[in-house]
Amino acid sequence: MEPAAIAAREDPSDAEPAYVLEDQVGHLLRRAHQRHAAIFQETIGDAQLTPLQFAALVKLDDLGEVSQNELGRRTAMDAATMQGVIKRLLARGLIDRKPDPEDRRRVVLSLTADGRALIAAAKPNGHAITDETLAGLSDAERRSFLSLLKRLA
Amino acid sequence: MEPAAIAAREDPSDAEPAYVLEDQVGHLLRRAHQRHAAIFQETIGDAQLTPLQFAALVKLDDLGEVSQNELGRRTAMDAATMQGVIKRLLARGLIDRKPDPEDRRRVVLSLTADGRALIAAAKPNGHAITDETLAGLSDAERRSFLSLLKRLA
DNA sequence: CACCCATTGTTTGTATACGAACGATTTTCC
DNA sequence: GGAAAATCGTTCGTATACAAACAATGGGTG
Repeated sequence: MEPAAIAAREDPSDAEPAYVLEDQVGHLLRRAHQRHAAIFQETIGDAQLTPLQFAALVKLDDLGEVSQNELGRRTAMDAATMQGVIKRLLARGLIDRKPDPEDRRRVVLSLTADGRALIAAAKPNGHAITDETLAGLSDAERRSFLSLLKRLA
Repeated sequence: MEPAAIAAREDPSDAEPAYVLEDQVGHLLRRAHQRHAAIFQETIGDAQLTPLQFAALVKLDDLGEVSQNELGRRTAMDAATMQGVIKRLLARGLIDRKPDPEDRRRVVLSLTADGRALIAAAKPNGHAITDETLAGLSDAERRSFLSLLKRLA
């Protein structure tokens, strides 16, 4: 079965293990994230709404009023990224912005009526996106995958 | 155990299920990808080298000579993104570019000696990055996670 | 041969992503 | 109470990401 003299030259166990791009977590995470973004875009129901904008609105709906940096922490965006997201949500009239009377460095963010309406309409689509992203997996596999993924994140 | 009359008002099974951002695949994929990018940056050993640039170099090393679009397909980058990656690798002298004599639309890409040297030095770090990204998981969990992730990507 | 269609690479515009530096403010510590 | 440190929001620069439109070339069919 093993022609050792021949196999030796090709045997990867001799040298450093092969670096196969397609097997690396980083590459797979990136591709899975790409696929999710595509599913999001065609399922969320609002062509302008991006994953980060949706996340910001959802968190704002949960929290009521928060400062910009605090919202960034809750949604895993840094301050510079949050800046752009907030600017676009403001431009669409989905959120409000007012100075914090107790801390003049801060601004307080909250949803407008339009923002609340949009988020209420979009949440079911959010569930559908998660479902479609996990479509290839059984229920047990989904639980297992999400549990492991959570430990990596 | 179950005060049904009280629990009913709060029971999520009555209404639409709650949308908890932290439990959504998309959010978790994004955060895991963020964490991986941070590990990549501090481990790859070349402050200028990004994950996509590394992926392009690795694939170019595997394939020898390829066209730009073909390399994009193999690394899951679209043509516009590949454009920028190639431009920066060219500027650093890590790859070469020449017209394809058989198809005048194409350009043929290949590694320079510098590119080959860098990729050889960086590959061990690539393994370390994958390892560190999966650090929280046992061997069995890693295999299980990668297998499931591959099916999502 | 001529027409249609696909492919290749480029450019533009928008949206993340983050490091770094900045001024303004608040907190902390001595 | 005052200097030092931390926090808040902003801006700049670089690097993905992708849709969309484009010119140039290639392959195919009638």
